[in-house]
Amino acid sequence: MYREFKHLNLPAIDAEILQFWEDEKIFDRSVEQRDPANSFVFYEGPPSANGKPGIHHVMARTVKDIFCRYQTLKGHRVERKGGWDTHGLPIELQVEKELGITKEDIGKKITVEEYNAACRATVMRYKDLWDDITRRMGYWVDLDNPYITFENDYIESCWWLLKRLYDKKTASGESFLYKGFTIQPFSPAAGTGLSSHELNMPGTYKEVTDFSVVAMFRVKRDDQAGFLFDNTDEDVRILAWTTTPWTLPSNVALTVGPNIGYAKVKTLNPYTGAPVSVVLAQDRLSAYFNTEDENKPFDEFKVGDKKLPYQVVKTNIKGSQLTGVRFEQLLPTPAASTPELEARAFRVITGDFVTTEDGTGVVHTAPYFGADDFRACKAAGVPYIGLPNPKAPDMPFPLVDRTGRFVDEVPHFGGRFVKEEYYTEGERKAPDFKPTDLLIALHLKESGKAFKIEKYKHPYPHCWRTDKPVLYYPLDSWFIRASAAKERMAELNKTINWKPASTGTGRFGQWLENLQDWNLSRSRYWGVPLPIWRTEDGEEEKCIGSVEELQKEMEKANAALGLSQQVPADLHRPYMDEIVLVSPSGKPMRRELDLIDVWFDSGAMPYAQWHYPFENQEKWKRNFPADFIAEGVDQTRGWFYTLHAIGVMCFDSVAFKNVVSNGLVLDKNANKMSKRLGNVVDPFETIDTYGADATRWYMISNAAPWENLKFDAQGIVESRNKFFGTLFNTYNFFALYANLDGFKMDEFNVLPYDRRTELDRWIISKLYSLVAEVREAFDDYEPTRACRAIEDFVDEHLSNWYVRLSRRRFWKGEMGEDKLAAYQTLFECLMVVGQLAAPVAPFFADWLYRNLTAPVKNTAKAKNTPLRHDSVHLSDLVQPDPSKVDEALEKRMDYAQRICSLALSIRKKERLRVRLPLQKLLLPVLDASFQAEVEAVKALILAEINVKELEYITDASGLLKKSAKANFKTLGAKLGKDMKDMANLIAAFDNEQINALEKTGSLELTVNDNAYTLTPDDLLVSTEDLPGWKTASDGALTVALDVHLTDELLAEGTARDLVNRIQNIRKEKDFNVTDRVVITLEKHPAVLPAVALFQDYIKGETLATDLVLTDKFKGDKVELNDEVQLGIEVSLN
RNA sequence: AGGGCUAUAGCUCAGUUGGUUAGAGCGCUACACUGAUAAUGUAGAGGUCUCCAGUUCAAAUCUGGAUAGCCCUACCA
Repeated sequence: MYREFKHLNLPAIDAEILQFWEDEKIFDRSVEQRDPANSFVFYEGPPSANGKPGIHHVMARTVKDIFCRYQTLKGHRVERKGGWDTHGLPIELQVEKELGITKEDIGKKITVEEYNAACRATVMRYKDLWDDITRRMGYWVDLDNPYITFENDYIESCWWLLKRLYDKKTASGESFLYKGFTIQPFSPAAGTGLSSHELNMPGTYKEVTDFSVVAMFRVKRDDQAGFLFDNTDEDVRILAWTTTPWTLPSNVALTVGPNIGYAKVKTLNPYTGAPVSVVLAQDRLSAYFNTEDENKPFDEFKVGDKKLPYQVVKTNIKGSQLTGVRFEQLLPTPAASTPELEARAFRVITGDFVTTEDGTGVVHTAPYFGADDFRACKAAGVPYIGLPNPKAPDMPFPLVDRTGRFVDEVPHFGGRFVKEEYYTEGERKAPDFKPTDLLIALHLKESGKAFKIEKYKHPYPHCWRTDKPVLYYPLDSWFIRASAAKERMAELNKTINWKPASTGTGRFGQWLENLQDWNLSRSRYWGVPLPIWRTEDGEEEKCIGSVEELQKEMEKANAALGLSQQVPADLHRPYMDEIVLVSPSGKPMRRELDLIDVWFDSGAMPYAQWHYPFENQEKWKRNFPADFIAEGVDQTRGWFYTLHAIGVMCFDSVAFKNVVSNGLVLDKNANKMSKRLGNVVDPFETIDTYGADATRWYMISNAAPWENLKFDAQGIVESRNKFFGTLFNTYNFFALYANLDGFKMDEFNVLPYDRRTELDRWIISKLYSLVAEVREAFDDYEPTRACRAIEDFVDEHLSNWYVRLSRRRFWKGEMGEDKLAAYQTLFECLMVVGQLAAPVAPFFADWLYRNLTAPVKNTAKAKNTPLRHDSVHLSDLVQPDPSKVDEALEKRMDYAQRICSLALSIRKKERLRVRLPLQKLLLPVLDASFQAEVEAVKALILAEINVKELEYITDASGLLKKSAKANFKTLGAKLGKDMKDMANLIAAFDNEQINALEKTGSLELTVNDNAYTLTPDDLLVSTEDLPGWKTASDGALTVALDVHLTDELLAEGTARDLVNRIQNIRKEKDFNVTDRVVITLEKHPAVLPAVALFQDYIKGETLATDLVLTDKFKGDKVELNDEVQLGIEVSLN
C-alpha cells in the first residue's frame, strides 16, 4: 500500500525524515558509499559559535548544501568537514564586555592566562544552537570531527604556512613575511592602535570643525624649477591645503597629480600684501580667485580687502613637469634635520590619489601621519622626518609622541597636544586657550606662509573607547608581501568560476589589482601567536614552522642559556611568550608579541583542517583545491581573499574552482536585520512553522542567491502551498487510486513508451527536458533556475495538464494497459521530480521517494533494481535521455493547451459553462503541418473544452481572412531607414498578396525608391476574426466556437450538471469512491430530456444501480442552475 | 570618497544576440471548474520598464551621466 495523507504537514515530515536519517545514518552512508577517487571537494567556511545562528546562515548553508547533495546524487564522494572559527577580536571584545574590563586591564587586573581561558570558554557558547539549526535545516556537514582553529594542530599548520612564506623570496630576495612600518589608526588617549574593525563601529566617524590652512611652499630656484620663474627675485610658491595643520612640521614633500594641469598666478599675499606667484591646479583657481578681480591693478589692494587681484601667467603645467621641483621646508625642526633629508626631501612628487575636487590640487605630504603620504614617499624615495633613531636611521622617531604631543624639539609647539580634544576640559576652558592647529595657522600667517585660513567641517574618525580623535601614526607590523604575488593572483583568479561573475572580475578582481601587503599583526591575546623570535637588537631572528622545530630550538636554548624549558601544552599566549630561544651568535631571542590576523586562520583551513603537512598528506592531495565553496559576498575580501592569497603564495594554485557568493538577507522592506529594529527573523521559529524545505525552497527560488533576499514569511507560505502543496496532492492522488487498483510499480514490467498515450509520452518528454534543464542549471551553479523549472513542471504541466486530463483514466474501469500506462507514467514523474528536487528540498524529496518505493522496497533490494535505495540521497540521479524527448510532441501539446485556453475564454465571454457541450470548434489553418499537429491532439482538446467536433478552415473555404505583420527581426537589418514604411506596406497586404509571396517564395517591393525582395520569413501571418463567429486569438493562433445550441446539447449539459451535483452529494456523505448508490430525482421538466437521453451515462458516472424519478420528493433541494431548484437524493444501495 | 551590485505591475520576480501588444506568480474584483486540492481556469483592474541624454530604422535591453538603496574598501590633503 502507498501511504495516504489527509493534509500536507511539512514540519511533521521534517521530524519523521530527520529521525530516519539519524537512525539509518543516511548522511554517513551517502558519503561512504561513493568512491574516494571520484570526489567533489567542498570547503566549509567556519562560523563562529560565539554568536547565535540567524536566518542568513540558513540561506548561506542552503546554498552549500544544495551543491553538495547534488554532486552526491551524481555519484561523487563529497566529504564535508565542518569547522569552527574560534579566534578574533569579536570574541575578545565580548569577553571584555562580560568581564567588565578593557584591553589595558589585561595583564594587570587579569592575567593573560585567565583572559584566554575566558575566551576559550566563550567561543563555543552557542555550539548547541548551531548544531540544532544545522540538523533542523537539513544541512549535511560533519560536525563530529570538525576542525577548530584554536587547537594546537591547527596552529601548527598555520605556523608551517607562515614559515613557508618567511622562506619564500621575491626575485629581488625579499622575504614574503617581513616586519615593516605602516601608518595605522592610533588612539593617543587610549595609547593603542585600533583595528579597522574598531574604526568601523557605529559612531566613530563624527563631523568635526578643524582649522584648515592653505600653506605656501617657497620654490627654490634651480635648473629643475627654472621654468617657473620670470625673473631672479620672483617669489614663487606652491599652494597646498591641509585640514591637519599639526602635520605641517612633518612635511617632506608635495604631491601632485601627474596628469593634472597646474597654473602659475601672479597675486599678492592676502595677509601681508607682498607680491607673490602661486602655483595650484587650474581647476581650482575659481576656489581662491574671483574672475572679476583678474588683471585688476595690484597697487589698489590693501591688506584686509576681500578682493584679491591676480593675473594668470602660465597654464597647462602638467604635474609631471613639476616633479622634482624643490622647496624650502615650511616649519623646520633643527633637531630633525639630516643631510639625507636636505638632499632628498622637500620636493614635488607625483601620486595618483591626487584630485582637484577640493584643496589646491597639491597634497601636503607628511609620511608618518597619512597612509597615502607614506606610500607616496616610499615610492618616490623621500625620507621620513623625525628625531634621530640610532638603531634605524631611515626610521626616525615621529615629531609627535605616543601621547599625542609634539616632542620638545619642535620649535614653538613642542609639548603641545596636536588635537585640542586631548587637553582636559579645564585646560580648554582657559580664556587664552588656543588649539594647536590654530596656533600653527597664525604662525604661518605672521611669517607670510599662509594663503588662506578657514574653518572646515568634515567627518573624522574617533576612538570608540575614549571618544577622542584618532591619529594616523607609524606602528611596527609584520606583513605578508601579497603585493609581490598580485599578478599571479589575478592570473589564477581568471580560472575561478565566480557566481556571479561580476564579483570575481569586479569586486575581487579590482581588489587584487590594487593589492597592498597584508598586515598580519594584531596586538591582541587570543589568537595564533606569530612564530617569530628575535634578538633584542633585531639583528637575528628565527621563524618556527613546527612544534618539532620549536622543541629542537628550545633544547638548544636550554643548553646554551642554562634553562629547562619545555614545549607548552597550549600554543597560545602567554605560554609562547615565555619561551626564549638562542640565536646563532648565542644571544637570547624573544617572541615577537604579535598575534596573526584571524583571517589567516580561516584562509589556512584547506591545510590546517587536516593538520597538513604533519598528517594526512594523501588526504590533503585529494582535497586540494576545492571544487566548490560558498559564502556571503561580504567575505569577498575576507575568506575568499585569504584562501586565494595563501593558495597562490604557498602553492601557486587556486584554493577553489567554483565559488558562490550569496547576498544578504534583509527584512521584507529591504532593511538590514538588526536587534535594534526588532526585525530579526528567528530561524528556529521559521523552520518550526513552515518546515525546512519550504524555507529553503523559498530562499532559493525567489531570487538568485547573489541577490539580496528581502525575506518575507508570506513567500514561504506561497512556496509551501504552490509547490509542495501541488506535489503533495499529486502524490496523494496517485496513492489513492494506486491503492484502490492494487497498483505497484514493477520495474521488470514497464510498458514501452510507444504503447502509451500521446499525453503520457508528452509528460515523459517534458520530464526529460526538465531533467536536462535542471542538471544544466545545477552544474552551472544556478539553483534558482533549477527550482523554477521544477516548480513550473509540477504545477503547469504535471498537475494542471497531465493529471487533470488523465484523472478519468485512473478512476474508470478495471486495470488494463491504458490504466497501467497512466500509473507508470505518473510514478516515473513523481520519482524523477523527487530526485531533482532533493538537493533543495531534502526532507520532502526523501519522504516522497520513500513513500513511492515502500511497497516494492523488498523486491527492489532483492533484485538490486534502481528503487532499492533506502533514501533518495543514496540514489543515483536520473540520466538525461534525449531519446525520451520529443520536441514535436511538446510543440503540438502546446498548441492544444493554447487552443483550449482560447476556447475556454470564448465560453467565459459567452457565459457558456464548460459542462454544456457545444457542437463545433473552427480552427483556421495557415499551413498543412499545423493541421497535422493539431489532429494528433484533437481528442484531448475536444474532451477538455467539451466540444463535439473540430473543423479546419483553409484558404479554400473563402472564410479565412489573413493579415500580415512585418518581421522586424529579419527585415530590420536589410531595410534600415525604410523599415517603418515597409511595415505599413505589409500591414496593408490582403490575402492575395500574402498567398502570392507564400507560393512563389519571393516578392519584389519598392519603398522610397529602394527595391527589396521579401521572403516568406519576412512576414508574420495571422488570421483575423471570422465574421459571424465567436473568436479569440493568441499570436498567430485563432479559434472560433460554434455557440449554436440544440435540445440534445442542452440535455447533455443538464445530464453533466446532474452528475456533478450527485458526485458532490456522494462526497458530502463521505461515501467511498467505489460505493454503489441509488438516485432519486424530483420529476422536474428541466431534467426530463436529460434523463430520457442520458440515463445510462448518469448512472455510469455516479456508480448508480438505479435512477428513480418521483413526483413526491421530500428532503433538501439542490440548486441545478439559476432558475431550477431540484430534489436529489443519493443513498447507498 | 572610490569600487561593486540593484532599480520592470501594490508585492516577489522573468524578460534570450536590441525587433513592435513588456510577462508570470501573489494580492484585489467577477465568473467558472473540481470524484486529488492549503489547488485550478477565464476575464478585469494595475506599467512614464527610476530619471536625463546619446547610438539606432528600432532601446526595458547598448553607451554616457544622474538619483536612490545596499555591500565592500577608505585618514583623500
